Amino acid sequence: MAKNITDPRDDFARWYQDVIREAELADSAPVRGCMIIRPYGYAIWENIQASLDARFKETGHRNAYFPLFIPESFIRKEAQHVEGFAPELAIVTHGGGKELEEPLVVRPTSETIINHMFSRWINSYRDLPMLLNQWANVVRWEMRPRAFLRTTEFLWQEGHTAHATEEEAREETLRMLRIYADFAENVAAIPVIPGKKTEREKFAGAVDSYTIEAMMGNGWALQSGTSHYLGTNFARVFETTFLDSGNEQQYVHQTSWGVSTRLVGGVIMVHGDGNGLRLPPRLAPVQVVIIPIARDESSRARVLEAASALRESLKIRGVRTELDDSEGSSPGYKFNYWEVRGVPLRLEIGPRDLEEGQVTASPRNDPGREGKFSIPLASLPEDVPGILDRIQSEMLLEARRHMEENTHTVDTLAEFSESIAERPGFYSVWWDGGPEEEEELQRETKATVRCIPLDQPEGTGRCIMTGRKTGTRVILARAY
RNA sequence: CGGGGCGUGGCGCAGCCCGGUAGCGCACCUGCUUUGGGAGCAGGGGGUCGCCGGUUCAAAUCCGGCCGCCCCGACCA
Repeated sequence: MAKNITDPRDDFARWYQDVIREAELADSAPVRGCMIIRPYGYAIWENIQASLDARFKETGHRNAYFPLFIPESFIRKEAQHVEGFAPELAIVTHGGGKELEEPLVVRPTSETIINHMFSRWINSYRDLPMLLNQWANVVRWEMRPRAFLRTTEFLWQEGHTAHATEEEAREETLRMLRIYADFAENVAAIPVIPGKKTEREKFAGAVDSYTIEAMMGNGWALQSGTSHYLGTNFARVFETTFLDSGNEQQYVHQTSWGVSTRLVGGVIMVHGDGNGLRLPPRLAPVQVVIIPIARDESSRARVLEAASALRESLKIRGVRTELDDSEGSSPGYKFNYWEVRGVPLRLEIGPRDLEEGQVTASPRNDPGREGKFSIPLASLPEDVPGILDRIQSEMLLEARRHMEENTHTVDTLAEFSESIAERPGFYSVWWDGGPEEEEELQRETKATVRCIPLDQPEGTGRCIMTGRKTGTRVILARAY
């Protein structure tokens, strides 16, 4: 076990904080609930952004930016929306040394102000669909913050679209959910369960909310992305209408969807181990680190020369490579330093390797001496991308195995209650309950309905709460 | 907001019970020797002990109040 990092099996929450500190991902801020994202942590977020942004653009969305401040009256317009967000709003009452005539809400999300603008921009069916996204910060006052997972201010992207028909908007909602799922699995190497939220768990103001739920290392669930079909709820209160081809005024059908810096927390908790962070190559700010090892001055020069030549040949191939030629710390120290930071592949190059015409490779997902192997210098630049791909898919497989091994099927509340206490994980159960049953379930077991998976099995059974016959299965779990 | 814990160099802690003017490990700086899994030795810098008040010749230590942070619960991406 690495120095300064708690064994995750002993205390997962403490381990999580240790990793964030030791890998220099974030630091606490002077204001409670806020956090400083440090350069290394921010670089991970930038890779998430780049990858998602490309997917948004490919599907026809454009980026825009809407203001941080929203007139308080906007938030009040949609009844469910106010009710959902009222307790967590930050409100500005003074500006320029004077009390404001109307208080300004620091955006918790932007549906209202975006609808305000949509109603001006959308006139005809020819203006639709309107497909926008913004990368922004939002504020939701938090009772109990956790780094990355739940902070008062956080960074996210929020997509907002308007469509002529319900069918089109519903397609968009699911299209974006699939994009999130694809990103989670293929870039972040996090397997997810896409599904629909229950009435109790859905976004305030939405008709239907969808989610991708991921399982963390301790068996808890993390809502890792959401996509909402908003119907005409906001269009009605903001008069977002268009003239259809039959010259009739219609309300637009809308969607909104988002992922946040919470994903960084998910990456930590899905992949991290007792030695610190582990990053999937496609998200890693540094994919390969080269550690030169020199015994004396003469070998030092040769080793450094070979190491920097290696770095250049990898960089040319688009591999994000760092050469740690800092002096004053031993190779062993550097091994650990970069391991804690989760760099997927380390290449060690020393006099012995040079004589053999090779380097020693150590993949982060198979740490220690046992996982090391040699790569001939001659073929190394061509080999590395393949090795990174292999690490990427191994990490996804490992995470998927963890999720599957900790997903259980139970048929009764008693069985569930007993089982989740001992083995936290996902539990698939028959369900026909409403909000009251969900509350009761949470009171008794601390678990919540994470989602109604899109992928439903055949057959029917009896709801674990009501005993009624149903064809619907849901996933229950403890959640962050 | 309820329950529990903690505030002492940058980080982690000891000292507090039994008052006497602050110490350890890591990190940091300098020099030499080192370098294949967190190097060694020598020297060095850095803290008005969370804040305010009280008791006392004397407070990190005792007393009162306040503030903050962390963990566990209710709200949430």
